[in-house]
Amino acid sequence: MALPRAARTQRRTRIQEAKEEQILEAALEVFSLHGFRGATVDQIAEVAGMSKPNLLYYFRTKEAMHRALITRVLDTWLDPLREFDAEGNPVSEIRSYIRRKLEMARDFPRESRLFANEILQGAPNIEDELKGPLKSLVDEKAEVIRVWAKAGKIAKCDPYHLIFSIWSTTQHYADFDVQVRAVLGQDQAGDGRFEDAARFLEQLFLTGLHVSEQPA
Amino acid sequence: MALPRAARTQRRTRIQEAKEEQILEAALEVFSLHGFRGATVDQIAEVAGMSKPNLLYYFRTKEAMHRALITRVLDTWLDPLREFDAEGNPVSEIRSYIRRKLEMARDFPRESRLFANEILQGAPNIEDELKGPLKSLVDEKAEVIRVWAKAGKIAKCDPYHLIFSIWSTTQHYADFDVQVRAVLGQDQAGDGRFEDAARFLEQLFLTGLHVSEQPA
DNA sequence: TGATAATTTGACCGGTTGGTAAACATTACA
DNA sequence: TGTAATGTTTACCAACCGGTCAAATTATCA
Repeated sequence: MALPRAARTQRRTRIQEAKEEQILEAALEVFSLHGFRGATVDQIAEVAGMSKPNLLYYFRTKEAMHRALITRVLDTWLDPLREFDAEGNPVSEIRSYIRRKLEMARDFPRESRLFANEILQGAPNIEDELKGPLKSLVDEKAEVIRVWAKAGKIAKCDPYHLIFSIWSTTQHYADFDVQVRAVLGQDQAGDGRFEDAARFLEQLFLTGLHVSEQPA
Repeated sequence: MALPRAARTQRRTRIQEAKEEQILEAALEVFSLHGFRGATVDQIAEVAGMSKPNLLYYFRTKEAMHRALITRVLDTWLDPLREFDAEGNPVSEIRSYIRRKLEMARDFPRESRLFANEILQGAPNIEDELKGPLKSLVDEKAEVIRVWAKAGKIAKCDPYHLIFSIWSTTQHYADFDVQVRAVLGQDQAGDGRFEDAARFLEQLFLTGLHVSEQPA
């Protein structure tokens, strides 16, 4: 009799580690494309290259898989905001935050879509994480921005909506990729649109906040 | 023997009109929340307050329902962009475009989520509409913006990414509503966040484009 | 009114879904 | 090496899915 995942008290086999990785990678692929309800366990098993019962040996339910995936991804997803430094120069902090978020949209579009799907469908499984850790982190960084504005280092503005607008504009290039490609046409083969977007967003936000040429 | 929807050559009964309306309203509710694959016909039937076979009498397949809904909504969804006037004053045109888009996010969040779901999942059913009518309209308006920039009426910028950024920032308040509420906290009962967002976005875009105080 | 067409329903169907049972295979380790 | 724990597979199930069918009900109108 096997007690797979729940009984993992301390030690994890090499096999466990490898297979769980393999499964979460496949789950990311499928969930990010079809959402929770639209994804099927068979599909994930096929992408992961294993049988369905074998997959369910490591994650006992589809929901457990989804939970594990979301919590892991959420953590790395917030890294760019964590790096936002109160001691830094507002210009370079905001600029590099935008750049990092845009790079994530380019390099990890599936992670972005996974969240988008979850939030879009009412975030039934991560409401607590949103109201807890996420809100705390945003509150902290919003305060930094507020102080910068108060000190005249950037224009007075609502820091929360500033953060929202950076999130939405950058993630747009991952979540709405199909639309972006359709509108721009497929002339440009590579990632040219990301460089154009970076230039545009930098101009928009830095000029929009009166911080284009402020010294450190 | 009845030939329901396909045979509607010219006349439509009052009943037909009412029931189809009732169904599309319910379909909007369900599709916008769960996406195409996640939605079930039974669910839509229940929300519409009728039996499943009765619903399928008016729309023969789930896909037909979805198609009808998407094409109808897409049309009204692009209205704000259509109103964008080449002859108008750039300041007021951009300002009122942002305001209209934000009002739609506030008043028709389900329509916004319907599209977001569709695009997010690769737009399998509306790729043609994106590459055709949508692209044409955007091309036309982008040209207007380009001319404005060339004439020095607004800052030089990539018009396509400008449009993308207006779309993403405004629709964010519909598509990611749960997240926005979670971060802001539920202190504010009403639509205060929309007014704050309007103020912020106006400042961001108009200042960011050097058009804050330009006369007509 | 009566007959014809339009609408609605309950019963049902084949395929897919998430998940299970138990036999079989492999690994870890004393 | 032996054996117990871990890992894998085949066969399967009940619930749910989109959709059909024929019978029953209701609206239309000569």
